[in-house]
Amino acid sequence: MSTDDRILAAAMRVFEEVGLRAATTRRIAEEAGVNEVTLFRRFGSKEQLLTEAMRRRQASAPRLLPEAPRDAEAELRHWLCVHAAQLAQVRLLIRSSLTEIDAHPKLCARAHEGPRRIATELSAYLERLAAAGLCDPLPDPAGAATMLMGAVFSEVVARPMLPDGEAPPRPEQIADRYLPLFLRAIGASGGRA
Amino acid sequence: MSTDDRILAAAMRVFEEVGLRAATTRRIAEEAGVNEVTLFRRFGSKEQLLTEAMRRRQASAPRLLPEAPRDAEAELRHWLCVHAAQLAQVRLLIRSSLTEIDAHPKLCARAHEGPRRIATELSAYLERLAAAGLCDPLPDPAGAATMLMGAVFSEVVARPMLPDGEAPPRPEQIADRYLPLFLRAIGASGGRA
DNA sequence: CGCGGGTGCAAGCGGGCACTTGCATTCGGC
DNA sequence: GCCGAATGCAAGTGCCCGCTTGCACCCGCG
Repeated sequence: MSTDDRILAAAMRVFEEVGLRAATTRRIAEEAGVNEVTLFRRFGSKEQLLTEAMRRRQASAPRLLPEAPRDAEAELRHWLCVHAAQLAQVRLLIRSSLTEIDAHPKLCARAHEGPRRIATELSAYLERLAAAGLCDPLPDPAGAATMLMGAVFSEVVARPMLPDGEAPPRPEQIADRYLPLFLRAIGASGGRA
Repeated sequence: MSTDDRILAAAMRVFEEVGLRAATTRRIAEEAGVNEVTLFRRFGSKEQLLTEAMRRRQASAPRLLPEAPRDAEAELRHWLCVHAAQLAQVRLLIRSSLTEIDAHPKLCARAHEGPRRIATELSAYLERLAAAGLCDPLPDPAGAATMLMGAVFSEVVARPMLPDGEAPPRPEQIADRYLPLFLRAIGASGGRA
């Protein structure tokens, strides 16, 4: 593992753990087992380092929703679980990327690419669902996508703002909680409550 | 208007505008037309000052949802509009209170009280709605409440993470977008899409 | 062998921040 | 008119941060 690789991996790790601002160059260097100066010699600045680290991370992103929908409930459940788990891993990164937009616009824009792409994919999937007759026609698929993502987002990222405090829910709990509601909202529900 | 009042008002204004960290004591003092030293002489520390400012703010909080539900759509629409507008006003405060939890736990806890209380009230209202037969029975009213709040939250606070960027939507747009979906989710919908 | 690139190390710079200190000024109540 | 409380003002302290500098070292390659 090259020096650069170790630095980038450590940067991403620390970044996820504590957010943008608290991810100091000293701490990243320590985590990478490298002198702080080396960071700047190889990446120029903290911003460039983190940008590069995020670029690498986002290179690998799997497709979760099938091109031809068959079982809305099962497919959305899988999507919810994976997405919730991923989001939980980067929640501090997401939080800080919302506060530091002015200070690091490009970096935060990159941080938002992931969620944006996920929302777009979900929206497209919902359109396919409606086209296939697996749910009611959706006048605003993007709105429906936002509502489902918003639920996950609230549970994971905005947890401390919700009643019953801090306990981070498991992905399956999130699916159990919001999938029935969502399926009824888009008219893809099997039964009634 | 006393010196303390001017300072507290300025603190709240700046706090809302730029968030916790960027609300420096220098800036608050300038905004209040007061010397920076006066802040510390009267409130001891930045944290105490902001805590007191938030305490005053949250003292006045109106009830939005009626005790005896009559028209779910109209009542929830009103709630959505008011709540979305309020949340938009404090979005930077909310954002930073999610990042700075470790640095200022008490202060952030206080910042979260508002949204928490709102979620609890909404949840209770939904239970009343179900009890009155105005919607289907809700096995998890708190979950439904979170989903609706999550939608507003996403639109207002997490806007940069959504597709189609930064444009802050008007409260009525948010209501138009999510109310039909939500009403169908809880089985309170009048018509079909 | 010598050279040069990559790295470590110690120190420091400049800036921003919360917060302090010492002193001058104003102003209202006795 | 005088005292004391509230405030202004200038300067400074200590901390942390991103980032720089100068110098030593190690190591592979010609």
